[in-house]
Amino acid sequence: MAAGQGSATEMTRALDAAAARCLRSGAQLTELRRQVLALVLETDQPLGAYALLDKLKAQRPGAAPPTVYRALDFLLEQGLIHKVERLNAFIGCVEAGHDHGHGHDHAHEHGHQFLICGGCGATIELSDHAVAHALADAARRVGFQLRKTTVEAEGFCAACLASGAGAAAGAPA
Amino acid sequence: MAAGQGSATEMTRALDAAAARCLRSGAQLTELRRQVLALVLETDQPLGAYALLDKLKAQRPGAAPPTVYRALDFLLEQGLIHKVERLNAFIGCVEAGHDHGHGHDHAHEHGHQFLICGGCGATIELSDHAVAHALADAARRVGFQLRKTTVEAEGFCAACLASGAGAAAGAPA
DNA sequence: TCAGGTTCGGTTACTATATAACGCAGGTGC
DNA sequence: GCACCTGCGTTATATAGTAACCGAACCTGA
Ligand SMILES: [Zn+2]
Ligand SMILES: [Zn+2]
Ligand SMILES: [Zn+2]
Ligand SMILES: [Zn+2]
Repeated sequence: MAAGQGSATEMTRALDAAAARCLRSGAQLTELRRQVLALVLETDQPLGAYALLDKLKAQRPGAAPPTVYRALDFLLEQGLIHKVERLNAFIGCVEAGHDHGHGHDHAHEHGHQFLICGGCGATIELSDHAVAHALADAARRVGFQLRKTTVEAEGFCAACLASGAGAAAGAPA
Repeated sequence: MAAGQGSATEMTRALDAAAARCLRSGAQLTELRRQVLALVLETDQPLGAYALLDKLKAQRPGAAPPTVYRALDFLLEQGLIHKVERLNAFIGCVEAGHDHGHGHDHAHEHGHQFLICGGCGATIELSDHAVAHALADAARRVGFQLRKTTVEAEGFCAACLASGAGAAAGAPA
């Protein structure tokens, strides 16, 4: 389970980029929101709201469920994090640290997909156009207008397969 | 919101087919499980476990959360219902009533997708190969071995679009 | 006929996830 | 000052899901 942001420097840079991105959309990455974002970004495993709350309490003893849920709602709106529905957990967007100028984020453009490893818990975010287009086509075929898609898959990551964690569950005989 | 099973006759036939299917896999569709399945099948809207519990109490006053969750777990294992993760709710499998002999069900073959209408709440189940294959390809490309996929989308169904419910939300200006 | 197993479900208590509602502090505009 | 807004602390509650224990019903092999 590799960390989402390796060094403290990288993390600071990612947070600053996120702050800039918020400003451009007329929002404010306050200290609380920044703290929660940092907690989400420092791992590549999705974290539940209450796990985040526990961590947050170290820095902010009075924190309560609404504290963290409000911050999460904000970060979701800004596209800085995503919710993994299968896990009721939250994970940083792969592009959260890339302050790539223009106002559109990949989620609005073509959706995203998550691959959740049952071995190590790591979750990989993809932005696969073929998946997004196939889903859009399937929906159009039945006259359905898409607004938001949730594509999540459970399985085993390459690292776990290589180390045999997946072999036990993946290759029965 | 059209009913999942129109008439009582259809419903009975679907339940009997489900019972036969369970028998073939060495399981038993007991009275409780049959009641819960009937409740899930009689609508095309996903129902939460506690909504089901309320309905179930009419027939089974002593019902408690474990009552319904155990039945739901069984029905999920048998592939007779699905869970919609975005809603924490359950819906009948489109094929629940089709006792089509062989032991494989479509979910095991190529996955399934759900289109959830924000206007009327109806949820459409698709079994689109292109979507499933695109996702499998994307996963393989990063060395990820898929085991179970969750593909859900929110938007507006054809009926709601036609009646204008979607126009308000779908076409801003 | 009785001891052992298994499946099923009733019952109680509990954990986990998420939100509602109230209120205050600080800033901004006038 | 006053009205208004955003952000967040605080309390209480709603919704979703499980653990653990128990007994009834039903086999199955002494
Ligand atoms: Zn993303
Ligand atoms: Zn892994
Ligand atoms: Zn199905
Ligand atoms: Zn609709």
